Amino acid sequence: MAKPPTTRDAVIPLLAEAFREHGYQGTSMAILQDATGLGRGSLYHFFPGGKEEMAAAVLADIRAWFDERVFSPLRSASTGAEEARQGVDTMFDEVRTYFRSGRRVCLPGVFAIGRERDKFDDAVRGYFAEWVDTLTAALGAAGSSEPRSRALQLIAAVQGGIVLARALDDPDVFDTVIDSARAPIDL
Amino acid sequence: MAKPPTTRDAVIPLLAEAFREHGYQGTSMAILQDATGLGRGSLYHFFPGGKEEMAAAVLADIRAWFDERVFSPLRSASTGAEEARQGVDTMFDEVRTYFRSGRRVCLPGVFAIGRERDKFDDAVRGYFAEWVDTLTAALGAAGSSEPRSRALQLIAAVQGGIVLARALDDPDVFDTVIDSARAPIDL
DNA sequence: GTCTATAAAGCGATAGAC
DNA sequence: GTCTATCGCTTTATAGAC
Repeated sequence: MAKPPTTRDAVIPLLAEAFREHGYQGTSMAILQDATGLGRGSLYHFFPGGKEEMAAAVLADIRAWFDERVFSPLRSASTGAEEARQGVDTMFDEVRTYFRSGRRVCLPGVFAIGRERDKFDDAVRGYFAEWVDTLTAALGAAGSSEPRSRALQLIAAVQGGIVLARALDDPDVFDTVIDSARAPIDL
Repeated sequence: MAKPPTTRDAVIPLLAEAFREHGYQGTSMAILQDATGLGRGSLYHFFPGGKEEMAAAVLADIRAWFDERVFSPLRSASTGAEEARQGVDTMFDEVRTYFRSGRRVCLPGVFAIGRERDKFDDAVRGYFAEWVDTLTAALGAAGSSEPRSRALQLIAAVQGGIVLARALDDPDVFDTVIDSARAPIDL
């Protein structure tokens, strides 16, 4: 919008926010220009594949962020019971901040329920598969009896919490959903 | 597609499936023609407001279905504890069948996380608000200590289960998520 | 690298014949 | 009531000047 960035990497977060706000189909090149402050020519210079390459780059960037801030900590937390519990705690802290209690959508989640799922199949599935796998491992290390079911339930609570908080236009709903899902055994 | 229907009411379910498969923005008039077997002229005859009126009619139809099959039973089940439990049971049966374990998306949910939320604000909010209210009442009657939090959690499990089942391309995930969410107290 | 101009296709919506 | 033809606009993508 304001200051035109000069590197491909600096552009990606701006593209990401545009895709999150308008969805894949709803995001036009004109919107992408406004969001980045760049002209058509510059965008196609950085992303010759156009809109599809931009969305793919955004998904890769999101994946990298979660790898570093969520998945990797969960993985390395799976050594002992106490570390595992703390790994899950920090996951929810990161996630709550990242999604801003549902004010910000999960782009892989949005793509999952739309036609974009086909086009970005690997990225969408990979994102959620790694989340499930790493959280399952952490929950198992923390002593959960059915770690995979519990991991699916908690991740679904995050995704459903986003949907519900936005539908009701009430961010508190997101926090309530997460807290309720965690409550029974605090794992 | 196959047989062109002749009444407005008969067209709506076909439109609904098209919107569910392609999203609001992704559903073009050409797709709507294919889905209904009707020409442009006929569609505009039934829905002078075009695409927006069609989507509004679909949302109203979905709302009516849930009113009859889910919300109304939940409301009338809120008289006694045992009826309330059974009302919640039938809700999950209806929902599991309706969403086909995540193979079918929830259109109000899809609209909630997209830009369509603004245009169909009342319909989206009304659908989820009534779901939350009626389920809260039933859970309260069934003896739940925090019925509203629990209602939000269970509805979020449905929405998140759809997202996750589609992302992982595994309908079993939907059922696992629902069962896990219900497990702790079976309410 | 960044821009504007423009091509080629698809969009929603309308008009008018039947 | 249903159709086809078409308008006017927006879309993605490309070309070429600077």
